[in-house]
Amino acid sequence: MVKRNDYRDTLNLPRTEFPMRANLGEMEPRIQRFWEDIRLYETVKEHAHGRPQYILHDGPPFSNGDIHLGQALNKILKDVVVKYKTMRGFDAPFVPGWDNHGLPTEIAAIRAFDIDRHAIDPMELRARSAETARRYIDVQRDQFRRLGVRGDWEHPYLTMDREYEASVLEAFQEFVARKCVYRGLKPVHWCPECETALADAELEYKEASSLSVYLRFPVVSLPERALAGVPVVGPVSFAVWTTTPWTLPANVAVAVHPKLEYVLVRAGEEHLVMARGLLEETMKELGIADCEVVSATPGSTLEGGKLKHPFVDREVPVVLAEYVSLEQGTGCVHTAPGHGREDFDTGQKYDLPTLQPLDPRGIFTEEAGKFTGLSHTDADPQIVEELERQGMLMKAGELRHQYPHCWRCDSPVVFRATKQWFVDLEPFTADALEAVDSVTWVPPWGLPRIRGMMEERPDWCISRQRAWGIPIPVLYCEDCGHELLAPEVVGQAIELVRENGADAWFKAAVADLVPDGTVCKQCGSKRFHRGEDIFDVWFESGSSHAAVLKTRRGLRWPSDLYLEGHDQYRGWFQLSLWNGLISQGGAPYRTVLTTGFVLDENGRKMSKRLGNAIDPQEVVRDLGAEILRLWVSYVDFKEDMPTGEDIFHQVVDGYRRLRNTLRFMLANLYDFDPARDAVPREDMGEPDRWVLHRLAGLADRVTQAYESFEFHQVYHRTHEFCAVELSQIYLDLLKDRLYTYPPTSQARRSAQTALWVLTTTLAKLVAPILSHTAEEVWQHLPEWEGKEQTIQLCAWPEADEWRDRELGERWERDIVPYFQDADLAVEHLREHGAVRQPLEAELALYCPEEVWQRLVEALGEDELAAASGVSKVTYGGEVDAAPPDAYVAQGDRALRIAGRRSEAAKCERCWRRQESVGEDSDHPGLCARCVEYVTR
RNA sequence: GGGCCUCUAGCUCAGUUGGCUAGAGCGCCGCCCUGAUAAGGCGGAGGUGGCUGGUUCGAGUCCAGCGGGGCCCA
Repeated sequence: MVKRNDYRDTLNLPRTEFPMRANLGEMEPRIQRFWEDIRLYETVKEHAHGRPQYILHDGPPFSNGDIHLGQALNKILKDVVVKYKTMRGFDAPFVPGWDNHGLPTEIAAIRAFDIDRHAIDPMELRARSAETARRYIDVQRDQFRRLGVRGDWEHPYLTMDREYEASVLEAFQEFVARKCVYRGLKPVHWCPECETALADAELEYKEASSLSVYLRFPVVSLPERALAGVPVVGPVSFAVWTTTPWTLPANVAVAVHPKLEYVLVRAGEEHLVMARGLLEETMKELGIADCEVVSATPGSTLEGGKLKHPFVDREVPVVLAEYVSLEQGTGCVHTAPGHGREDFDTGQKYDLPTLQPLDPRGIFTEEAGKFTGLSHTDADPQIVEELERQGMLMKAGELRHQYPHCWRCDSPVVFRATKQWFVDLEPFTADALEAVDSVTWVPPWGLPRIRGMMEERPDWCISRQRAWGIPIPVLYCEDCGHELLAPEVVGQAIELVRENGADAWFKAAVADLVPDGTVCKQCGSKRFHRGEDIFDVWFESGSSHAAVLKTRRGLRWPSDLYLEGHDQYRGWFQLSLWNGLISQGGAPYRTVLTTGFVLDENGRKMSKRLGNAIDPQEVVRDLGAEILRLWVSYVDFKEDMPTGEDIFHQVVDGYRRLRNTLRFMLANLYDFDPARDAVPREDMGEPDRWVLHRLAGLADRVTQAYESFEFHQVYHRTHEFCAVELSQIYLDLLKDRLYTYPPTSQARRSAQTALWVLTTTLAKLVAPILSHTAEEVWQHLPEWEGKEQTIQLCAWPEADEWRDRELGERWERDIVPYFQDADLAVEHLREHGAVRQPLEAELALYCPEEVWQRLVEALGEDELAAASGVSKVTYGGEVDAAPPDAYVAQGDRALRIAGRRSEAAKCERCWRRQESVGEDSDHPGLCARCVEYVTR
């Protein structure tokens, strides 16, 4: 035993300080401190100075809470892109940003400070909101940094910075100059809880329960050509269906489709009018069996008919509308211009009044008569009762359907006609579509998707009735109330805001907001008051391209890349594009890359309510940022991404394989200095050249994967390479050479040369993703002349020089399959109990002599045994000479392998069984080869 | 209800322009090693390719419909 230990000391066993267990919770912060110490962001920036730029423009998250998994994913992906591009030789700055204004933060502030928002002074609320925003900027900044995201964290862009605010107003000024901004009374989505208008992008559609009510609109008169000459006994009514009875007080018409056929139906004692296509379904719903069609007529003939409102003393006309459909209801559509977009259009066409009996809180005003003072939700059942009392109710049921809810407070929204500021986008649509076509959309289906959205987009409501935001710089005439929207007013506001921030608009004396000589265009008055509305936050974030890219040194407009979740086709991508087009004349990005959504392990959406949301901070704490980073490279982020404990555990396993492979190689480089010891390529052994040839292939595929944003390919290819090419094949056959050969022998140095190339190349290939681990590897590599201070300053690895197609093809054809056969032959022996472990075995190959020759030439007889995992491999002869129980190679390979237990003694040093063991009297336990090495 | 996306072994992914017995890694089971050791090696068991039709000599790969999931919208 003593002797054996002596020989152990003559081996070159792996050594390294690189720990097997990562202990990421400790290692990552240490690496991050190192990056801070060397001022990594600035260092990289200086390094990249003068190179071609690659600008990824960050979409700003709301500064209203901890970051969630989707945001962690998003920033990591951006980090991967930026780091990759940097290594590829670009100057790729990353300026992170935050969206500070708007409801998300205002609500966070109201909650945090327990504010009664009706009692608080708006300026105070603004101050509190700003405070909340600042707090969460700090929180999120720390959280993003903890993920290892490299960026200009000391100088992020904030939408509440004065400069930024001024830029938003400058964009607005362009809009005004292009004359596309107007004020109008229109039904908009309105949140009664938040008491503000909402943009399309601020709605969430969710399953909700509504009433489903069938009611009567009694006929007062119908045009002659409709139902002419039909003898009718008893009352006649239009059958109408609605899910929002509370909108009935605002009803001013019933719409029918001009081209659909309508029927007069006798139903028991009365007669009803409805679309023929919905007759059967409606009768079933109403439970009426006793009915017959009396006559039929096209909808167009009904136009001009007069109906009686079911409970208000009001006569309402029958009108025509193309949007009436046979999907649901009766084909006779209740029309309230104050409560629906289409209804409003119809109202305009027929010059109907826009009744709007709902106040900002969703409470009925006096206009609603007997329902005054009720909230619209409370009114629903009372209106049904009223219908019942009036004998106008036919059926009241329930319906579950998708209904829009406020994105912030989760309440169901209503349509409410109010005076708001709009942008008319129609004049720009053609240009916008052209701009969209010139952008690269990844994945490609993004193009038709955003096109479809932009083609059908209604006017953009940009005003909000809240405190926390940038004011819309408009004035209203004190005398006649007419609005004054003028470039000079905006211009003056820009200077004011640039100097003092957006608060200044609200604080300044009105006189300071009114340019000299301004008079009301309607009444000539010179007295004005300021507008209190603020901008839709999407107008703010949609201006970021100009506010950031055009004002910061080192950036450029347009950007190369926007990278966000695919919900942003509707949001940031689209609104940035309109904004860019109108204010700058083009799209603010060249490529748009979208990600899927994070789902739970069952493929369900994550939500706080379902309790299946994963907190990235928890993942970082329990598993490490590297695991989160590797996860974004484990799944295909362009699709929806399932997540969960199981999946993270698999990522952890994958991480271990990568880490240990790197560690093993590192551990065999402890005495290697590439400048001194590297073996020239032509002197390297075939296995070493083969593995580097394979590495070149890997580098190609990985590079291609980065270029096409297929980061999951980076992980899967690299992982497979580590597991198969390295662990199973190359590193296994290398051990004998690395451990037992003389340290400075060319054979060992050749192996180390390969290991050095492999380690440095692999570390660089994964550096954009596994930034901490790659850095850790880098720091553990021996020093050499010209070694970069950090791996993040390294150039992208070039492995082309190692490509050797002839050798590669020969190995794939002749050599690699043999390894599998050798393994199976040994397994064959083990199954029969001849040996327990491979080194107890020796193999005899039966094959055409040229096959044998190829193996020997590729590997050498010595390494052939090592590569086979056994003590000895010999040539037995032609295939037909093989013993009957020999293993038969797979496929049609002309190879049989006879294995047997070696009779030779085990060399104490190299553990191979060799006949030569015992020949040397000084070292009776060693084989001849080991004797030679030991005594050399 | 509409538009778009998606559905390959328990899990994450590969599968050129339709063509041999559908692959990999992980996980799982069995064995080996103890000189990568809270590692490593070998072997094995796992797939009616969401479902149903169709085009074709032949479809995971093309077409239609249905279903599950997701995003967006009404």
